Amino acid sequence: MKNHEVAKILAEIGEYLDMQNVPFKPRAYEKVAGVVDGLEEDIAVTYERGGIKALGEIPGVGVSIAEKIEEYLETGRIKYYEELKKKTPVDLSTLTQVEGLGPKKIKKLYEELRIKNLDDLEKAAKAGKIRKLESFGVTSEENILKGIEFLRKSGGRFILGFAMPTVKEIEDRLGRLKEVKRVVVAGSVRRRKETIGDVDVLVVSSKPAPVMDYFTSMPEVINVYAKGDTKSAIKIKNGLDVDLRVVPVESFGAALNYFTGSKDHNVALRRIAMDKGYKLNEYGLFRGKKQVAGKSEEEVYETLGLDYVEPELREMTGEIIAAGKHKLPKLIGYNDLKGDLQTQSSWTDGANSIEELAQAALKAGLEYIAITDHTKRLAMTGGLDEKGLLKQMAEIDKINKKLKSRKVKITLLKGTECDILKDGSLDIDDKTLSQLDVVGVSVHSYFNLPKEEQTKRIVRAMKNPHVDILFHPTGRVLNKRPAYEVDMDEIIETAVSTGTVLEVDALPDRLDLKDEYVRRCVEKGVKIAIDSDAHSVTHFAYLEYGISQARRGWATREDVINAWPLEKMLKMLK
DNA sequence: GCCGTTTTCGGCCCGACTGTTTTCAGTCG
Repeated sequence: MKNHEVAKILAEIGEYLDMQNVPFKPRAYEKVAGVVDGLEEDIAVTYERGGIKALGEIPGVGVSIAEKIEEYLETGRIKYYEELKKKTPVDLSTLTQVEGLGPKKIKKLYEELRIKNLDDLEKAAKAGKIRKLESFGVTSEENILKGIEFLRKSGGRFILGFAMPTVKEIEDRLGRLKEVKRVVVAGSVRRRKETIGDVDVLVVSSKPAPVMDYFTSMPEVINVYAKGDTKSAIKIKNGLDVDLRVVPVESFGAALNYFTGSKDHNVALRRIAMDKGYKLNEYGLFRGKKQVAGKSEEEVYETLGLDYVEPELREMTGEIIAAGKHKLPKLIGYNDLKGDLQTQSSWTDGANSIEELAQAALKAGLEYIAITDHTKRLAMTGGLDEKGLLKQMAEIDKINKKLKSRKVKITLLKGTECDILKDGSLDIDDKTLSQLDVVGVSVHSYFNLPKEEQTKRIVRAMKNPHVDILFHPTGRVLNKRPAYEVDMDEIIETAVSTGTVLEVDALPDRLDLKDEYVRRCVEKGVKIAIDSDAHSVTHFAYLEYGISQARRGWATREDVINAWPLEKMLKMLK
């Protein structure tokens, strides 16, 4: 996969141009770098498939950048980039990660002190050389040293579901201050991105000073980047950066909108505002000096002639056009799930008994869950064979009866998370599968098969007449391992032709399917299931993150089979 | 350097904070 290396070079070209004060081009390169990095297809494959024309179809890629990408793919280098690099031969992508250092300062550091990389920078700072440079000073030097230390220690993004308890705690504490009228977490947290880089907290208060004092002196604060009347920024112990903005009540909606992003969504809104003769900023929507909207987000969208856009959709993937045409979907709600179709019990690697899972699910507001323990191929989990499954089915019948007699309103379904073997055959015979309510299948081995073989393997499994759901379809684990190579278009086509459901596994580090695949399923009419993949009673809480991912994929309640009543859901299954 | 059912040329989001400046450039989001 060449996308990341191509993106990195494009981003560096942008920074080099920034160094030279070239107007506008830096933004073009910066933007296209982000696009290329996020491409799902390997850009080398795109090029093989359609040549330079296909490259030009990537948003943000025009003639000039397409040529440069082609040059890189053909020769492994880009002359233009190398010339820029020759002039200022520094490790740009690392140095720009140092908080407070941008292209201009890096240029100066190179020209005056020959600083090329992080080590040079650290040495110079420690030797007190940086403070002597014009427009630098003692504070800058100290900040650089701090920045280097943080960069070496942390770096990387945080998984939303794992960072959320910390975020909620800060939110709650700020909310309890008497000077705080309202507190909301905006940014990528509110958009429910699967990973977050930092946290943007918005507060309404007429007395910001004590709020800022409290915020910057919380016990977990390890650095204060900035502290002012309207904005402060800190880093906390676990490495997370948190920004706090204080806004007046009449600007709350505009500020919430602005700080929720995404950046591209905001830019588009501002353009629409300008076209209509308004000005939109974080303080409100203005005509001349008069504020015409901004108290609430709804008001802002409405005044611009748009329907309200849910935060999860604000990624500039067509939501603004849809909002203008009143064609946004009514997303599945956070309380809409009635069931959970993947849970593991103590029969294999789950921590709790079937009955404990049932009770916990009931508490989580569910009406039915499928018990889907592993199968024998996963020996280390004590995976069940046909005999074990039959035994478990009998046990589930017994527990269902017991629950019913006690008027406990939850139904247990008999299921399996059956292993897909290397050749696409299944780990359990058809006869046994045919007796289950819910047959889920998944890949737990041979992650490194060539794309074609992996795709063929999974397609074969999906074509089994008993298979209902493909669990965690791409096998990725965030911050740990990438998805295996698989042709998702073919998987989705197979789901269409076989009526197989694709899962959104809600474990915070899986979230598999991811949003863009959910969206493709929704477009193709493929149904999805949002499952906790619970291995303990506490894991039902993760369903929330699966719902977020589905919402980010534009899914409605109709698209999600476990948002349906039990009878209707069962009819959907094979 | 990209983009466009207002444009194939002329636009390109904009405000806060910091540090080192005596009025602003650089960085960030």
